Amino acid sequence: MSEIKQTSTNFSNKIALSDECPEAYASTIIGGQWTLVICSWLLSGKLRFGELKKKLPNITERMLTLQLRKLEENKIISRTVYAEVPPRVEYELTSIGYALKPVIKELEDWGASHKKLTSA
Amino acid sequence: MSEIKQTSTNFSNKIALSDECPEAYASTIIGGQWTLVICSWLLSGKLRFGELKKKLPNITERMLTLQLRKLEENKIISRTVYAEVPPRVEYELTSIGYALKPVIKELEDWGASHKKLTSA
DNA sequence: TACATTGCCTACCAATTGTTAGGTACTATA
DNA sequence: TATAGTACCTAACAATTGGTAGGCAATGTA
Repeated sequence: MSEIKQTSTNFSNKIALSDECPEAYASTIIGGQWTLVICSWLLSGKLRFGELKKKLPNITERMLTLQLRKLEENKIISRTVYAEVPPRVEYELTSIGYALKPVIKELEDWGASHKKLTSA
Repeated sequence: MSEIKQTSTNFSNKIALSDECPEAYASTIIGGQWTLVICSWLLSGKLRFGELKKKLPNITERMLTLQLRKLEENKIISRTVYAEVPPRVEYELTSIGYALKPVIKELEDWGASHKKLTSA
């Protein structure tokens, strides 16, 4: 997760795809390794940085920060900083973030049945 | 898309996540750049390699091959080879592949509304 | 004064994903 | 004989994504 080199072929391919296919567009936004898991935790209410960290197995602080930043950029979560010491920061889904709920649900259902199928 | 080094931390993180969260599991399977687009074309019926290629903007043959192989491995599509010259190969969704339909639909809807929101 | 707490940030490196540019096999047609 | 068509494959490389290990600031407590 660094920057995207806006001159690469990779980049223009993604743009072209996203232009034509909303589902490809969506997957560039929520396709990160941790993105959906973070969102699914946030579906049940706002959480602090440290709380999220505890809920996510093995995530490093760097990754969590990066993912949260990306989600914030994409208006999926909002970030509230309380000017206290030690600092407190709360993350919460925006309305378009909450709109992910059916997506996550379908994905969960499908994932579960696929898993059952292939482990049998 | 090469192999996955099964000793990496990346790898074990993905496993751990997939174990607990069906949605993370699902996204490792259908999270490729082209995966969903391919599936959404196949939702309307079987297609040949060359036909798929025409429908996907800018995809290289190598990428298409890799993605199709991955989908086949995951039992999402089936592959039928006709022993003709020149060769003919048809790809078709399996039943778990067709089960992706609602997922794709939700993703499309969400993608479309997110796009509208952010371009406004 | 030393240390803990919280939510980050930085530099660097490892792994994964995607692209470029070439090739193959086999047959049929020009 | 030269060329075209189909569905691939390979080596080498470029870009992106994820991980490791450290650091910082301000304040409260020991």
